[in-house]
Amino acid sequence: MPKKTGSPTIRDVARLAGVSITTISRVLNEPNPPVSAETLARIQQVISELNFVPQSAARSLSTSRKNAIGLLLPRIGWDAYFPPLLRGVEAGAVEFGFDLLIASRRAEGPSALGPHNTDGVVVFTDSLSDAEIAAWQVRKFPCVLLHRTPPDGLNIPHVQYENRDGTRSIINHLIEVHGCRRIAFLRGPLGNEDSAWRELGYRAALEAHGIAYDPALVVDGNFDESDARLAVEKLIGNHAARGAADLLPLSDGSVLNTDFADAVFAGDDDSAVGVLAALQNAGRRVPEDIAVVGFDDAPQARFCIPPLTTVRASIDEAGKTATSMLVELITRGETAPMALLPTELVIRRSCGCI
Amino acid sequence: MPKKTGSPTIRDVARLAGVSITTISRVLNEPNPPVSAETLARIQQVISELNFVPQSAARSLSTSRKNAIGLLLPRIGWDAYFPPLLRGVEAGAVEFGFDLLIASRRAEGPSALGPHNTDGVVVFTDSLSDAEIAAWQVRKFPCVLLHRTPPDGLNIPHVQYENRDGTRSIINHLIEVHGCRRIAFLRGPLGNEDSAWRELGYRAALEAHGIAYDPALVVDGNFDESDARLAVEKLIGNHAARGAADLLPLSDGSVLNTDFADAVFAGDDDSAVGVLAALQNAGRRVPEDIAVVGFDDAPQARFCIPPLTTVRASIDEAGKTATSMLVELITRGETAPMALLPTELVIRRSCGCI
DNA sequence: CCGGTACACTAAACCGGTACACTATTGATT
DNA sequence: AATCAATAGTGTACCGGTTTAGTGTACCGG
Repeated sequence: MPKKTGSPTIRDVARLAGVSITTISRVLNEPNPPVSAETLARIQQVISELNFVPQSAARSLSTSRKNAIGLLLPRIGWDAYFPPLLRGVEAGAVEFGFDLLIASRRAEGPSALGPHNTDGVVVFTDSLSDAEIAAWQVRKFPCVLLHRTPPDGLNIPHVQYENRDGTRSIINHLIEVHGCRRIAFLRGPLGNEDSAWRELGYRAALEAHGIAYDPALVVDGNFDESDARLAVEKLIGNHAARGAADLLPLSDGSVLNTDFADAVFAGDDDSAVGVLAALQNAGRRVPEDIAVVGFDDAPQARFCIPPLTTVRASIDEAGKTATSMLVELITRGETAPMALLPTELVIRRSCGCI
Repeated sequence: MPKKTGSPTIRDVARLAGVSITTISRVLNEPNPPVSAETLARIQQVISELNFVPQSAARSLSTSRKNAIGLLLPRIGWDAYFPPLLRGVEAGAVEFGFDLLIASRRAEGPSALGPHNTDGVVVFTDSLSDAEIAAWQVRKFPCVLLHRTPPDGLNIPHVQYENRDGTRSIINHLIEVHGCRRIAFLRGPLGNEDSAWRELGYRAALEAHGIAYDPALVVDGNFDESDARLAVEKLIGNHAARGAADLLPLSDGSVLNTDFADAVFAGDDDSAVGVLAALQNAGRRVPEDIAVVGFDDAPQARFCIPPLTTVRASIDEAGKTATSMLVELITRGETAPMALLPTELVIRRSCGCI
C-alpha cells in the first residue's frame, strides 16, 4: 500500500516478497545477487506486479551519483547542426545508462546544469564563460568541451574536428582535380577556432602545391550568408577596379578566365550560399566560370544550385565521442585530453565534378 | 569542510553561518523567511562564498517532486522539425523552473523517462504505445501529448495544429486569388491524423466555393517525396489515358489549360518536393501551368524551385504550449483538455504569387 | 506581575534508496 | 566434534535536504 506518492517503494516490494529491503536492493543492483532462485523469482514477480522503479532521487542521494549527464548549449537550434549533435549525445547517454539533461544557456544566473543535478556535462562551444568553466574545474566537476578549446592553462578534455585536414583535402581537390590556382577564402568570425584551423589548412594546401598565399584573396565571410555575399561583391569590385577583364577571348577561339579567382572556399556552407548568390548575381556561372566549396555539409548543401561540394564532419560522432569521454571522466576519473574527429570530402557539382 | 563529495551541504552553510539547517532551508525556499536582516545577510554571504547549490536529489527525495520534466521523442532529429520543438519545450521548462530531460524511445525496455525521474513528460507523436500511456494514466503520472490524440477513452491533454483551418486557408487562397478550380490533394499516410484533418479542410474549402469534390483528384502521397512523385505521375498518366489534351490553343491565340488539375495541394512539404519534380519532369511549369502548395513550412520550402507556398504552424509555440500545460497539470492537477494551435499562410512563388 | 503572542530560530523525523557489518543455516573437511 | 567456507540472507546508519512541532526570549496590555 503506497503512502504519499502513488509509486511503490523498495519497502513495499520487500514486504510483499517477504524479504528485507537489502535483498531487494541487491537484486536491483548486483549482476548475480546472492539469493536463491525461488526468492529471486518471487522478488521479480512482485517488482513487475507493482511496476516498481527505484526513485532516482533516493538512489542518487545515497550513492552521490546522479546517473545523469548534461548537455549545455548556447542557444538551441539556430543551426541544423543541432539534431545530429543531440542524437549523438543521447545515443551516448543511453549506451552508458545515463539520463540526459538539456539546457540552453541564458545570460542571467548560474547554469541550470551543474554538480547538483548531473554527474558531468558536455559544454557545447561558448555556452559557458572561461570563468565558469574554471570554477567547475576547481570543484573537479567533470566536463568535456565540444567544439571549443579549454581556457588557457586548463587541461579539460575536448573534442573537435580535423578542420585543418578537412580543409586541406578540399583545397587539394580544387587544385589537383580542377586545376584551380587562385582560390579565394572567406574566413569565419575573428577569433573563431574552426576558422583559424581552416585557414591553416588552406595555407598548407597552397604551400604544398607551390602556390603563393595571396592576402588579397582572403576576406572575412563571418560564417554568414549575407556577409559572405558582401565579401564576394567586394572581391569582384576590387578586381574590376584594377581594370581587369574577366574573360579574355583568345585568338584560337578559347577563352582565358582572368576572373578575380577560379575558386572560392567559403569557410562554411552558410557562407557558401551567400557566395553562390553573389556570383550568380554578378553573372558568373558556377562551376563553369568559378568553383565554390563550403565546409560542414549542412542540410541545405544538397539543395543549393548547384549542389555544394563541401566537407562533412560527422556531428553524431562528435556528440557520441564527447559523451563517452565524459562518461569515462566520470567513472574512471580521467580520459583522453582531446579527440580530433576525421572529416570527409563530399563531392557534388559546385566544384565542377559530376 | 566537505565530506565525500566536493560540494558543500546545507549543514556546512548552517555551521558557518552559526544557525540551524532549518533556517538555511527556509532562506532557500521561502519568499520572505522569518529571519532577521543580519542573519539573512550572513547566510547569503556564506552561501555565495561556498557557492552552495542544494542537491536536487536530496530535495526531491524530501519533497517527492523532481523539479524536472521530460520530453519523449520517437527518434531524434530525422526532421528539421525538431530544433524548434526542443527550443519551445526548453523555453517552457526554464520559464517554470523545471529541469529538462530528453530521451528518445528505443524499442526495448521501459521508457527512460517516468515517475522515477520526472514530474511529468511531454510525449511527442508515437513515442509511446497506447498501453504505456494508459499505464501512466492509471498512476496519475502527468503527461501531455504533442501532435497525437489520446488513445480511445482516455482524456489526456494534447496539443495539435489547426490542420483543418490551415488547409482551408491555403485552398481558399488557390481558389480566390488564383482562380483554381481543379485542385488535386495528396493525402498523407492512412490513419495519419494530420492528414485526415487536412482532408477535411480541403473538402470544406471546396464546398464553400461551390466546387464539387472529385475523388479522382485525391490520391495517396504518404507525406513522402518519392511516393508523391509516383502519385503525380499516376495522375498525369490517368489524364492522358482519357485522351485529354493538356494545353488547348484557342482561336484567339490564348491557351486553354485542360491539364489534370490546375493546382496540387501536396499534403506536406516533403511531398511537395516530389510533386515539383514530377511536374517539371512532365514538362509542366510551376506556377505558370499548375500551382503547387504544401504544408509545414519545412526548411527546404524556401529552397524549392520555385519557392514553395505553404502553411506554417509554429513549432516553438507547440512545444511551449505543451510544456505550460504539463506544468499546470503538475502544479494545479489539471489543465485544458487540448490546445489547437493556429496556422499561418506562407505565400511564396509556387502558387503563382510574387 | 501575569498570560498572551509575535519573533527568531531549533530539534528531529522523515523521504527512499545504498552499503557496510553482521547472522543463521548447511555441508564438507579435519 | 570442531572448524571452516559458502550460501542466503538481515539490521541499520547513512546521503542532504524539507517540514512539523516546538522552544526561548522580548514585548505588551491589563
